[in-house]
Amino acid sequence: MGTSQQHPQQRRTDTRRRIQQVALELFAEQGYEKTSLREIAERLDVTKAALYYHFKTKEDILSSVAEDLTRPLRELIAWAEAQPHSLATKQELLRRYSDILWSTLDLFRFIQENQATVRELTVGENFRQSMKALGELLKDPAAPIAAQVRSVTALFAMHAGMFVTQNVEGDPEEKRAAILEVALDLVAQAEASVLAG
Amino acid sequence: MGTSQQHPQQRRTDTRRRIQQVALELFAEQGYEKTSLREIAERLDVTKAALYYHFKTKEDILSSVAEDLTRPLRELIAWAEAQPHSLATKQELLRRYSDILWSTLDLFRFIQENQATVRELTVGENFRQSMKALGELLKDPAAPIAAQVRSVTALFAMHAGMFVTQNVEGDPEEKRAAILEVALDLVAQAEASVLAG
Amino acid sequence: MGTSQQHPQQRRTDTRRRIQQVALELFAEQGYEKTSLREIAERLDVTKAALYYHFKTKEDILSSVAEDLTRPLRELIAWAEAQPHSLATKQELLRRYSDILWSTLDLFRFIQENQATVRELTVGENFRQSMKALGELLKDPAAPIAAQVRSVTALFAMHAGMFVTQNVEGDPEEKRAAILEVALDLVAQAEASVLAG
Amino acid sequence: MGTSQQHPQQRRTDTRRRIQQVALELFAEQGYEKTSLREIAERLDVTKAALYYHFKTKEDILSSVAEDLTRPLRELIAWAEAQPHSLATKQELLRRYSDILWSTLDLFRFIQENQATVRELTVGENFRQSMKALGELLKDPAAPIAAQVRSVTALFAMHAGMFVTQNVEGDPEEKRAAILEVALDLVAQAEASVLAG
DNA sequence: AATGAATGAGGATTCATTCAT
DNA sequence: TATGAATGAATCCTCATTCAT
Repeated sequence: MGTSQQHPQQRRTDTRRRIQQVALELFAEQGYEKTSLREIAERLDVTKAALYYHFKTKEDILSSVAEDLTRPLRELIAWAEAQPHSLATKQELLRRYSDILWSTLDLFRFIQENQATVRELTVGENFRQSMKALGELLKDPAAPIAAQVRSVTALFAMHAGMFVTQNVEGDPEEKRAAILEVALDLVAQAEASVLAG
Repeated sequence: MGTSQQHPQQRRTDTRRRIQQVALELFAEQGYEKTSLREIAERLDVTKAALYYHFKTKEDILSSVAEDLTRPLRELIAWAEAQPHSLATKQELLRRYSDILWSTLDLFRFIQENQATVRELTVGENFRQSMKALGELLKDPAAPIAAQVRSVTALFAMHAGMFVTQNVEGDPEEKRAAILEVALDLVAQAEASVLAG
Repeated sequence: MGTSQQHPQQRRTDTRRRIQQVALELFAEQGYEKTSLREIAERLDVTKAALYYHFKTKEDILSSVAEDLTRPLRELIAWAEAQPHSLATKQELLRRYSDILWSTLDLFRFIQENQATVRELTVGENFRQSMKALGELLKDPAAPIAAQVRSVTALFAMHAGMFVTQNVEGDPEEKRAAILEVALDLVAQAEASVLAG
Repeated sequence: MGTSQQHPQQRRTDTRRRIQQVALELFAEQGYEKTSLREIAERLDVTKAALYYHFKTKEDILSSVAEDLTRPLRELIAWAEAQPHSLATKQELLRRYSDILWSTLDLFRFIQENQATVRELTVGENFRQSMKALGELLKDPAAPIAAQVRSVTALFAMHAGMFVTQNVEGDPEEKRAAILEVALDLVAQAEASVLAG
């Protein structure tokens, strides 16, 4: 909302879209600070000023990308908030989150690896809020701490999983399934410990 | 090797140490790129040139801090590599790692949040290698993928735990214990699934 | 001559006129250099390119405004040059100049406050020439220097008066009258000193 | 106060002073906005970065110059405020102000011709305050408006005089004396009208 | 053990202007 | 009568680094 300027019907060019694409690539590859607008412009064979025609600031480029790409995540959260807070919901939430994560890998990797930078950007604040919302949907505030940690860990297991399982051999899809399984297990265990406790 | 110049008799001033301290604080607070040498120097009430008397480059400041602070981690890895690869060892490894993590929080938080930046610095390479070594000590390459993921997740649960459980209410020590418990559980389950499989 | 392009039938839109108005407002408020074409365009809810349809350059916008608004001044000078160089003429000149000044305040304030900028623009050159002409109409080149200064001061007292009497309490019209009175007095004294000398 | 950084004893170079000099020259010649730091640096045969070693911002260069050069003016105001508000004081004030004006011509001309720019700079605010103070010292708030205008005009006659008498032939010193005479006369007349009224 | 002075490279951003449509 | 898209040149400013003293 209110981020990038609106160009209702983009006549003639798709430069705007291309900027977003290239920017995200470079941000993810090299980090936000180490990527200069000059670099983005050169890669697209336009001038720096052209970037400023389409976006107000460097941050605005990032914001617009993030806004577009996190729409599914925001929808997922909205959906989950409307469901009963059952184990089934939580597990479905994780399944869907897994899909989103793997289809928006670049952005999430970028945010993960640039936390210090992103922290005081709109993007960072939004991301933190999403994570908080997801956390709240997964855990039960009345549960014992170990159970809560287990729930939250389910979430971050998936993040860590994305990047770290590079060392683990095997077919990517299989790995993704394994990660999801571990996450599903963690929420199940959390729930069990609550019922038992 | 790879550290910074040696000052045979580093009696007299502790400026070197103070630089390291302040630098780490600022790096952790604001990120590596966003922290300028000017800022560090001002905070210490010395000139930038003084920093260059003690360290060859900005990166060298970071390297020296990391080298000093990761010694316990390197020792832990060396220790574990000399032990039998039993479940007991793995669990002891996690316990000790937990101690290290919590006593060197600033540095680890810094590395975590500045991955993109740190990636092509010595510090990053070293860190990646430590993580790889820890991963290898925890998992069994012959185990099913889900088991391997579980092991690696144990590791990253601890990292994530450090930062994320801020949303979870409760006494820090209790939370830390809970995180450790979840991690220990994960390796235990990994082992169990191998035996069962 | 030297203005901007002629639009034979300037019916239909008054965009041209609106541009001039808004431009003058902004130039007067913020200064010429600090007012960008983007700003003018935004204020009018048109694109920058639209400005270029109506005017050749930024300077041309200013020139056209000045040309239009200084017509009465040019006419005044022409009138005075055709009169006998009597004290009565001089005083009538000041009276009429006072009227012009107060009815074109924005433009004169703008020129006054942007002299450095305007100096090498057509506008500046024209203004300087008008002032010179007025000066010559008021003073007697054969008079003693103090008399000449007095005459010229009459002129600038009116300018200064416009802006500076803000600190002086009182009804604007009354102040304007007071300023004019001082100016009239100054030329009278100049004339007297010549006769006496 | 608090403007430019303090370099207690400038060892070795007088670059700082040279920057101030050249900057003022260029600002006065071309205007503040039209003078770029590149230009100043080139004129001094140093890099732009060198300017930033000595001054925090472009504005800071100007501020420091103004601060240094307006010291006599501030002292004059302080002096006058401690005197009885007699005609003699007012006239002495004008005499001394005349001296200051002519010995700091560049700065005052600069401020005069760059009012729009300078308005929202510290320099402008300070200048406006000085003028207000001088005005208050010269005029009597209880006097009729025409008298007050006369007093204030005395002040601005001197300013205008500086620049405008270029058209008037004659020896500069003689012109300056003439201007001062007119100004002194104006305050005398103001005083007289009060006594008479 | 440290400083004062300076540099070179590069950063993001803004501007007046152009032109095909 | 306008606009969308773009450019080239310039802006202020910051940074890590160097070096004579």
